[in-house]
Amino acid sequence: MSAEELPSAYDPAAAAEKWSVAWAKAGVFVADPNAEGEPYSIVIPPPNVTGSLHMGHALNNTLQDVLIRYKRMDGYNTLWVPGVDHAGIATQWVVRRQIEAEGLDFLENGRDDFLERAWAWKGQSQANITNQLKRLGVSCDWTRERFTLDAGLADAVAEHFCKLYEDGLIYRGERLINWDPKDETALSDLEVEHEEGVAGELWSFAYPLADGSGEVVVATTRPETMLGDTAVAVHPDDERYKHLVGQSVKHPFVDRLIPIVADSILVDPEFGTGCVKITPAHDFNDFEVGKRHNLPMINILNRDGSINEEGGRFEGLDRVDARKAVKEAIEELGLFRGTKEHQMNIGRSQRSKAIVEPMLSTQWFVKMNPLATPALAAVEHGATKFVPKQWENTYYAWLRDIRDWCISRQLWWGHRIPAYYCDDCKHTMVLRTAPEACDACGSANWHQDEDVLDTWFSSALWPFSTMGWPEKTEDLAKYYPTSVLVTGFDIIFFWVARMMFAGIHFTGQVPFDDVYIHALVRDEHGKKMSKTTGNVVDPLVVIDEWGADAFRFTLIAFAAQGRDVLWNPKRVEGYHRFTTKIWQALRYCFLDAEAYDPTAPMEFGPYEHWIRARSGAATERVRKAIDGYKFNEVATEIYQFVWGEYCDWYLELSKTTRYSKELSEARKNGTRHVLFETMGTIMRLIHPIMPFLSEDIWSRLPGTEGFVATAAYPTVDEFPQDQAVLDEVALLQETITEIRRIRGEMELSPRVGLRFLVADDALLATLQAHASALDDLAGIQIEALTDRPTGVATAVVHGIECLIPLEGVVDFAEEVKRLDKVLAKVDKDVQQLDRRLSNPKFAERAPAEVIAEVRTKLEAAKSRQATLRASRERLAQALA
RNA sequence: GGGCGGAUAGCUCAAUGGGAGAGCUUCUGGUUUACACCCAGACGGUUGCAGGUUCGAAUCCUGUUCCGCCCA
Repeated sequence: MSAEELPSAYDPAAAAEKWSVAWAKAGVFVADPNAEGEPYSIVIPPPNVTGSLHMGHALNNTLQDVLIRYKRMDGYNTLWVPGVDHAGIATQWVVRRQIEAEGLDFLENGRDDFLERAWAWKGQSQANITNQLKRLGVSCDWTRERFTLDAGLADAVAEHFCKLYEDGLIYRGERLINWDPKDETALSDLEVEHEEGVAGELWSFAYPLADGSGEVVVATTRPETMLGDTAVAVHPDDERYKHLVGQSVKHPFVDRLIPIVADSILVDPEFGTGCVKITPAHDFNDFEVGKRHNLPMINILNRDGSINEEGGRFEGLDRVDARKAVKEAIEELGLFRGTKEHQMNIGRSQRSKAIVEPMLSTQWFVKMNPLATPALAAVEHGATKFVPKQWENTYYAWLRDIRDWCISRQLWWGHRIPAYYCDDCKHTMVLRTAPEACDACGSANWHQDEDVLDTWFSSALWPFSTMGWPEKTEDLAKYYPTSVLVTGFDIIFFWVARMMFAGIHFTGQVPFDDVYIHALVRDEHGKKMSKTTGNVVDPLVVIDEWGADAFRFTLIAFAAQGRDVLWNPKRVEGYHRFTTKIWQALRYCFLDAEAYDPTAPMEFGPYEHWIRARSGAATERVRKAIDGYKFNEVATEIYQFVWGEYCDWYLELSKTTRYSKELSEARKNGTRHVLFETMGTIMRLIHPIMPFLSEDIWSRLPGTEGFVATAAYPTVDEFPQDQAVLDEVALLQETITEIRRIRGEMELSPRVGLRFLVADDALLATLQAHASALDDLAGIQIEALTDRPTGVATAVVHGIECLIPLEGVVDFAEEVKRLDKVLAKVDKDVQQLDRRLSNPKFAERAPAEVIAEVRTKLEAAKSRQATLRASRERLAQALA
């Protein structure tokens, strides 16, 4: 191909389209458990099927893709399992709204129609999410795509439930749970968000003593709960009330005598009146009191949060109306005893945002302690490592103080609980498949539990259920445990911890070696992106504008460990320019591509040896960074190598060879070769981050075969190291930079040619070897210093004085000013270094190599200082 | 109430206890063909504050202020 055939700019959309199809067609990402290579596997954190891809997903999946593409290129047998989660409550709510929008009653419309609609909607939504992931360029094995409600995964869930039940780790019982009256379901503790400092009131009223001898005054933030009160508690040592313990008060609305009990655990005599109303069925603390004192537990709420028949005349009122009505009724009875402002905490459903009601209810629970213990030990012993390590504390904190997990949900969308109840003898059966008859009484009349399981109950199995468990599959044998889990810190409890204990319990192995925890993507002001704030950035919009390659590079460059990602549109634009830069470099490589002959004689000059050595150094740094999950360093290292070394230096230096009239055709051919070769190295290095650009360029480079996606990731030993040439080019760079600085500061146009007089023979010889580069890049002619001219600018290269005659070019006075500025800096350097070195304790206690380094630096600085001072004095005298 | 994280150049962010860097912005100079989405150069810092450890602290320790998050 020649330069003419190469488009003048990179077209990210066309490349994405072309290479996605080509990869899929070739099956590049399809895993083969029988193929060679050490396994490296990842399961995707399945996005909720309700949602669409947001920035957090984009970051999460780009990180995984970088890892899996790197390992695939590096010869591992890789598998990345994609899929989506059924997201019980969220999805049910979306579909419910659709049904209600048609004017239908959700419950009357029925379970079957709901499920039909939900599945249809799921199909559409999953296709949307999959498409979004593909636009991002991820290399999942789509042939293994899973959904948490798939048949195979349903088997896994049934096995999970039944086995835990058989192991005595699942039980059904009446407990206080968090009830969401809007979604009408139980929630686990984790699904409740606590809101602090909500303005409320502490409202007091009196319970008359049953014997008419007086009253006790109690205070509450939820007056309506008094309908379920079954005791009043006081502190046993409280002199004010001691004599009342054992007596009763009379409930004003329902025909009930309420005992006064003594409880030293709950009651703080200093708080309020020292009397506490006890509602065991609607308060977690009161529930404990109820158990301690064997109190009746009266549930006063219906599923929708309205008052039930236990509320007497208040029956049917919504909880908000009931509160008002109860207050009014108490006031009418003259029992109101005042109110005051009170800051309180309220719990809301994470999903529906409705205020959650603690409620007594019969639900299924997982006994957590026996499962948490080995899950804790696995991380403590390093079987699974968190990166960054500090997140292990979060994991520990939750598992060490864990309560039983309420797993039943009063929903239709989810895995239905595999429990069956005999209608005749009330026997409960927990079975992997539906029973023929009751195994206690033989009756054929039974019904399955109506409820479904918490979504996370199935998500907990994801690392192995996706691979076919409970069957013994080849995938499980090869790819389980997985290599790494990449996820956000917000689901360490919800998901990571649960996968850990499920994995350990069922497979005897931890589900992943590493857990890489990444940050949240926030907007540029550090605010969480949310639809209500209106600061959401749609990944697809960014991809449309700048391309997936630039987008991904931006995410990776921002992904520093332990830090939030603050989205900044300017950075994407910057990395878009980086893709343009690479493309322009490619065009330069192709300028005389027709003259390039890989079979013709080929010789390498110093710049070829140099860029190859630098490629090796870059490779080493990039590999180290990926291996350590230092994603931002991966991006920085590649960027710096490509732009700062390949483009800024090697391409420029290559021109002196390319356009040389003296150098041989073999040298020129060698230069053309290394230009392409290094471009190929860069494509291999950058492929995990910029898959489309790299594949597109790789396909155009002479001598490449197959996909860069399956090419070998660069290794350090590919690149010959040559310290002598590295030192020599470093010297050349130092010289050029010094001259450019002098030109810049003295405002000398690059067009004005200058002489460069070198006193030192060795330095002269070295620089003369690079005479054409120095001419092209710095506009100077190297000469030996014989007679010292009076009007000169002074450059110090490697401690050696070099002179630039200024006669007729610029006013000497300018050079005096410049030297004063430089000297000020050098003087400061000398001072600082001298101070360190002259401290006797430094010489005594610092490591030898540090002392040697400082000494070397001081000597260099002193010599530079002396040279510059002498020059300045000579120049000043000439002027005087 | 308990715990975690952050505070570094105007902005966004880096920096195994060994002279604080990058990108963007700003300023100066530059277009004979890879690239003005560019090139060359410059300016810019009491590393939130106060102590301490150390020959040496952005980095370790203590306290403190502000911001964010998690748990109860």
